[in-house]
Amino acid sequence: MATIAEQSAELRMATFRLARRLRAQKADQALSDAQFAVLGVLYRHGGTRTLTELAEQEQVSAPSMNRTVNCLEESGYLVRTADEVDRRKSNISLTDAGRDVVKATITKRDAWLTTRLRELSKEDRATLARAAELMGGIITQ
Amino acid sequence: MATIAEQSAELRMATFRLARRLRAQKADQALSDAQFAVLGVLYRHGGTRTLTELAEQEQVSAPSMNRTVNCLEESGYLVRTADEVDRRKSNISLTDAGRDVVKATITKRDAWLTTRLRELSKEDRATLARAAELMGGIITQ
DNA sequence: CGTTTTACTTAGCAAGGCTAATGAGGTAGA
DNA sequence: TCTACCTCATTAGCCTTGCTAAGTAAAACG
Repeated sequence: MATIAEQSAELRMATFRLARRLRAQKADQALSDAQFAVLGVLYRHGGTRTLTELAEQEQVSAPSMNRTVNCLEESGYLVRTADEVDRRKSNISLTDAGRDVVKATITKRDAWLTTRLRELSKEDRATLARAAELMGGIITQ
Repeated sequence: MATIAEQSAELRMATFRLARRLRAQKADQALSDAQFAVLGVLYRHGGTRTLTELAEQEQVSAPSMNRTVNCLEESGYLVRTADEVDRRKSNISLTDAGRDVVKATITKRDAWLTTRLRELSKEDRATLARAAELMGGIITQ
């Protein structure tokens, strides 16, 4: 049984290597990482989000998120609608074009990783899914 | 139960986020990701590298790598020495200060992650350890 | 030799991170 | 009520770090 420090080193190296490998798989697409991440949040969790909520979710400053959202709005993938109750807020939601591009991009983008996961046993995939959750928990500490 | 494509997306995002978080734990706040990556290559593989080799290793253009190396040279973490045989090449190698900053950064990164792992249950740590193995397997495909 | 190739460098553009500052809308206390 | 403060979104402007195009120097080749 490895020590916790050894597990740390292993996990760190595996994370860096997989991240690099995934980055290298990045296909040619019009959407940048940051842009796709925003569309992904809106798509998966549905409904609308405010700018501040999106910025917090992606751990990015409000102005940075504003720029990304501007870009996506110009591309017609999302719309801002002023909040009826609190006029300071603008509710951001996907357009049909936004939903379409997310659907189209997900399969293409993760094609490589999906293929790798399909080659694993159901149990191993479950382990990786649980690990992804745990990694998410670690990050928020 | 999530689809394999959804698991893919989750794992990719978790990997990127954890990698980003780990990278944030660096010894010298003045050192950027790209810069530390170069020092890391020189440290792990020892000896010297040419600019082109570093650019290929980091999958970055030669001019980009040139700028990064310029910056590290100014900071005193590496030195260029003209190749005696082929005068076009400049051999890039770590200084003592460069080795020190890499050692300090590695320790700090693992310290942070080790603390996080210690807070988990034994089972969760085992899941992450197994996941690290699986990730290693995926990378070699 | 002269031409081509290779290695590095310089110049300039784009993307996307940040902070500071602004404006407009909401909230609360004297 | 009205003033002071807070919050949300945005604009302006800076920095880093990708990129390509183009330039220089050295090596290799025919």
